[in-house]
Parts: sequence; C-alpha cells; structure tokens
Amino acid sequence: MLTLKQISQETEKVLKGLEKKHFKNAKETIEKVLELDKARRAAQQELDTILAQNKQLAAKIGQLMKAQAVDEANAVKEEVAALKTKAAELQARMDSAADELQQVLYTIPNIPYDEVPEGVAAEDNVVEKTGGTETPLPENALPHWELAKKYDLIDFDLGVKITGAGFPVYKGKGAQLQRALINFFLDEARKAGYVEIMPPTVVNAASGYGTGQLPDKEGQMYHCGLDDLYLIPTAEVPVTNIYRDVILDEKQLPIKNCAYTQCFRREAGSYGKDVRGLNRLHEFSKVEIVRIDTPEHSKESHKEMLEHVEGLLKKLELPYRILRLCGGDMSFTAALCFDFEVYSEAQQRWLEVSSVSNFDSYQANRLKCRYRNADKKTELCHTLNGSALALPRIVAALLENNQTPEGIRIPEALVPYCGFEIID
RNA sequence: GGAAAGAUGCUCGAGUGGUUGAAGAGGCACGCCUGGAAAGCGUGUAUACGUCAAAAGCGUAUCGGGGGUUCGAAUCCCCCUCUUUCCGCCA
Repeated sequence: MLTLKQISQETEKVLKGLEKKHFKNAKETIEKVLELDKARRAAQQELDTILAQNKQLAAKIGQLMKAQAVDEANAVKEEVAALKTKAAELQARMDSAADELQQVLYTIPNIPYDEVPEGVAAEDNVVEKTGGTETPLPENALPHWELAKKYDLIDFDLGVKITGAGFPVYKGKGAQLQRALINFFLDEARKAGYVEIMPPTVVNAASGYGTGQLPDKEGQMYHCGLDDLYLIPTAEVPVTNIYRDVILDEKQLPIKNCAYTQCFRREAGSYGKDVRGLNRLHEFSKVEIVRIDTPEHSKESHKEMLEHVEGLLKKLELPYRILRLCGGDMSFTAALCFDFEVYSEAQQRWLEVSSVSNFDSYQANRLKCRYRNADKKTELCHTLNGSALALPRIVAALLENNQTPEGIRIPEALVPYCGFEIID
C-alpha cells in the first residue's frame, strides 16, 4: 500500500497517479485518508500526554507505598482514576481511526511511474519491441490441443475426470517436456545469479495480505477452509513473504531469488472462448524470479529482469513481443509493468507468458520489508518480480510453432533437458 | 486424535507486580592497544508512532496475539495462535 508520507507530502502526484490508473473516487478517498490520519494523530497526542501523567503518578504511588504513606497514596489513586477513563476513551478513538485508515489504504492501488503510458485497457498497451523468428505454418497447421492429442502429450479429459476442467494430465514426452522446461528455466535463473528457493505451495492469510492477494483477490485463490490456508497463485507469494517483517542490510541487496512452483488460480468468471487447451488453466507450472532492492537500484534491476526473460524466449526460438502496460491495464500493486507475449502461429494470436513488474515500495510497505541504509536509517525496500517463465502457453507455442510433417521439433537449447529432439 | 511443556531483544538466557526497553553472556560495529592480527580494554548495538522544517532531544507503545485484574504487569487471570516433546495413526 501507499505510505502516509507519500499521500500527505505528495498529494497531487498521488492523485494524478491514481487518475492514470483509473481509480474511482481518488479525491474523496485521499481526503478521507488525510482526515483519518489527522484524527489519529490528534488522539495520540492527547493520549500520550495523559499516559505520561499516569505513569508518573503510578511511580509516585509506588514510592508512597514503600514509605508506608497509605493515605497519601490513596489520594493519588483517585487522581489516576479520572485520567484512566479519559485514556480509555482516547485509546478507542485512536484505534478506530487507525483501523479505518488501514482499511481505506488497502483499497488504494499503487501509482504508476511517469513512463507508464495513459490508457484504459489492453488495447492501449504500447508495443516496445518485437523479436524472434516467425515461422509461417502450412494451411493444415493444428492448434496445440489437437497436437497434444495427436502425439498423446496432454490429456485434458483425463484431468476433468480426476479433478475438473483446467487441470490437464501431461503424459510421456508431454510430461518430460514440462520437466525439461522447469529445469531449463531454473538453470538459466541460477546462471543469472538467482538463488533457488523451494517454498511451500500453501500459505497462511498473513502471507496473502503481505503480497496483496488479500483482501483484493480473495475469490481468486483456492482456500483450504479447515486449516484456513490458501493455495498459492504464484511463487511470488511465499518467496516475497520470506522478507516480511524483515530489516535487511543494504549490503545484502539486491536479493535475487527464483522458484519453481505449481500455481493455482480459480480464474472465477473467466470462462469463455480464450480458455481452450493450455491457454488458461487452474493449475500450472511456473518459474518466478523475485528481487528485493534499494529504491535507487530498482529500475536497473527491472531492466535486468526484462533482459533475462527476453533471453529465455530467444533461446526457445519463439517469436515474441514486449508490451509496456498502460495505467489502466496494470495490476493493482504495480508501478511499472511489462508483459511478454509469444505468437502462436496456429491460433494466430499473442499469448501472454510473462509479466515483469516493479512494485516500488507498495508491496514492501505491506510486508514491512525494510533495509538499513548507509546512514543506518531504515527505509522501505523495493520489490520486483516476473515470470521466467510460465509453462502452459510456452508449451502451446512450442507445439504449434514447431510442428513439422515429421513431428514437433524441440528447440536446441531444450534438447539436453528433454533428451529427445523431436516429438513424433 | 490424546498428553505435556514452552513462546522474552541479532542469538542464547535471567527475570513471578513498582525508574525493566528489559540483568548476564555471545555476536556485531566503532575506538584504544599492535608492525599486523589475536587477546585485552572501552563504547555502542530494537521497532513503530507522536512532537520538530529536519536532526538531536523528548513523549507514548511494544517481552507470541487479543482481552481482563491493578494506582502500577514481561511477571497474576481468561481466550486465541504457534512451536517443541511423548503416545497413537500414517505417505
């Protein structure tokens, strides 16, 4: 969430940012925040004074009791009683203002950086770069769900039987390909200096709040009611929460972690024409990269992450493009975000395979993830993350784009990981 | 599932009602000492909020979380959470 300092000291900038993000009632909400903050501070000032008096009187009673001056002590006690009622009242006022303030702050999204383009939706995103090799396919090219069936790689019906729609079963070379991609992505991340983490796949509510999935996306996560735990929608959640309530040393930054996990998303309300095959799943594999950094260096970090992801797509020989997301299409918590899409020749459409975001201090403020700077002062870190990469759509594009009359060709970089050059 | 014990600062660990934000030890940082290092000695070593233009300073809160008793609670009472150990069950 935004810091009170940002809101009170840079009110105009915040308002402009919220407008760019198409957040409704920005002005009223910000005014409400400032008002609640003022109320809270006023209550605290008064309360602190009373508590200080109280404390002194209590010490005095202690001394009197020791000196056996019971009558005098009792007189002071009466004095304290009056203060106590007042203190309770002020405490209640302060707490309710603080609670309400917190609730309002939760509803305010992050503000975009200046370099984020104006815009409402996906159509307004800006294509930054296009790369990779497009390979035109013959007329009778098949979409990946047909190919998956033809070569017996993925069984969607079997998934329905075992679990439900959106939980495919990978078989034979299909399963091997999954494992190959995961290892390939992890190795590439390790070579780029990311420390591998294998986190839990189930998290508690505190972690959900830490990275902002709660309360915002409550209905999008699978929830284990009996134990009040959530299946992770991305490794971002457990990995970033490693740094919740932590004060790092500046020397430790930037922290670079990567993790492979299964990801679970309910995708409530998103059934439709675009969800065929691997295009949208409830469970999928993904390698995520996460960085914790100083404010000064986070933009540089972001760039490095973009280059890393681009490198992966190049090695996989997939046609790709990089989109700079517009204010209206960015996620709630992002300050700057680039999407990577690969072109699916058979479906004739772009598929999103990665989203690389800088959250500025927004996420860190919720996480209370801070670092001690050179002056020994604690400051909020910046957090960043990106998919590197999510498997299903990569698999879709690989199958579709590399189909030949002989079978599906495996890109060179993946051959050592797969142990085969062609799926036939 | 049953039973027991426990949760204190970066770590270990003392503390059962009165200047305890918290003894002591370790670690770490800085300084002295040294040719250099070790040892030794000295100093320092939480966070949040408020006050302030800011810093210093000062005030308040915080000994797992919440509530209560009390003039006063790390210390007493209640509830919750978590951890550990033993038994049972089990991949």
